[in-house]
Amino acid sequence: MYASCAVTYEGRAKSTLQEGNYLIIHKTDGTLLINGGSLLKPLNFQPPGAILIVKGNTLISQRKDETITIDINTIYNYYELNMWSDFKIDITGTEKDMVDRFISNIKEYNIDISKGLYREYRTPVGPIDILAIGDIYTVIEVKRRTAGVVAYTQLKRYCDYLGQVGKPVQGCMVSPKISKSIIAGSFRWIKFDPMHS
Amino acid sequence: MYASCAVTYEGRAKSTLQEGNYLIIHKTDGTLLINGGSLLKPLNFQPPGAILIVKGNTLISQRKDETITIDINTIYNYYELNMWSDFKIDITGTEKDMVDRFISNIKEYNIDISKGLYREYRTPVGPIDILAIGDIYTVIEVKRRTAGVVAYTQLKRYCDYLGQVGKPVQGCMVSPKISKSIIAGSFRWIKFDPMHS
DNA sequence: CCATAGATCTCGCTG
DNA sequence: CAGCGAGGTCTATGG
Repeated sequence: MYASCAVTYEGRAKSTLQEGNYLIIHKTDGTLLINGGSLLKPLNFQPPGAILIVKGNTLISQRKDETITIDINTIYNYYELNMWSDFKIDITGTEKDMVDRFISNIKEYNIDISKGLYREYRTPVGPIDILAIGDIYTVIEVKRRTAGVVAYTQLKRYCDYLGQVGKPVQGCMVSPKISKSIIAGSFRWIKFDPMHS
Repeated sequence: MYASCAVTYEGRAKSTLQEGNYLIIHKTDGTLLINGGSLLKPLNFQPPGAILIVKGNTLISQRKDETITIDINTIYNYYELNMWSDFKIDITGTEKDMVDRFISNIKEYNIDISKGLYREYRTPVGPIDILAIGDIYTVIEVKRRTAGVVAYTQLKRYCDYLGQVGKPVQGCMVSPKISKSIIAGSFRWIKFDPMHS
């Protein structure tokens, strides 16, 4: 539906949107989207599970303690979309794919895996992307984008945990780029692109 | 536009979407959205700045090294939306608002600010939400949601920096909740809700 | 349900 | 432009 309307939201936060022409989308799972004329993100939204109520010129979408109220002035276009598909998109080049490819090429990087190689190795402080065990433990954190301070602290946290448990440990960041601020960190960096090797 | 189509994407990653009925939105800033019948997020998208080209039954959206190709089979609905508004939404209850409110109530929490109170205090390891200086330095990190391990490492990073610079320092987390795993952390936690006090 | 982390994250801000 | 952090993040996954 394309309409001139004003929108208010109250729930986790509170928001108001002045009257204007917006595109309103309501999906069968309750999802509600209010799109403005620019930017990727909707101005306002309701995640799946919301229930839409029509009261005169007002639309109310409710979900748990969250409410969107749309006061409609003029409806320009209205459409019911039938048979709306719900297929899943198939994506390659994700971090998971990077991990796959890095593991299958791991021998190129002189990492000792003589005593084991684990994926998503669970620790109390989170899962390690790749854990290679040999004479020392190599903790490998894979990032599909520039590795910044958050990636570094994540890697460090895993290393610190293994260190506390008494293991000799080395950190290794695998990413296409690395931010300047963490170059001085005490870990090895392997440049690795998310798409073709 | 509502149409039966198949979509491929190649750029930062690569994806394919089988033919189905999807809602395609093109905004004036180049943004392209391909929405399926459920979930909030679009199946495929192109951020602002993309350029749309029509070639017969194919739509091509290009942006830097990223390309979306839409092969259209059947168009069910097509609309040009005129005068699409681009107002900004006004939100309250953000982290920034929490910081405002916490500072104006800070005397309730027995924090020593006798030698200064700073907001967004810049350090080489990132900006500190609130830095209170008295006999000791109190680093305050505000989160509008449950504070988890990432929030904790963020707070710890700021504290460690000030410690390295030789300051006596104490960490303080301000959030509505805190995850069990970090309760044992060496910081003070103040329960504080994002909306009303 | 909680907790963690990825995302083609997006978006805004600061240097 | 890089880098960092918020987001009503959403979404998937594992315990």
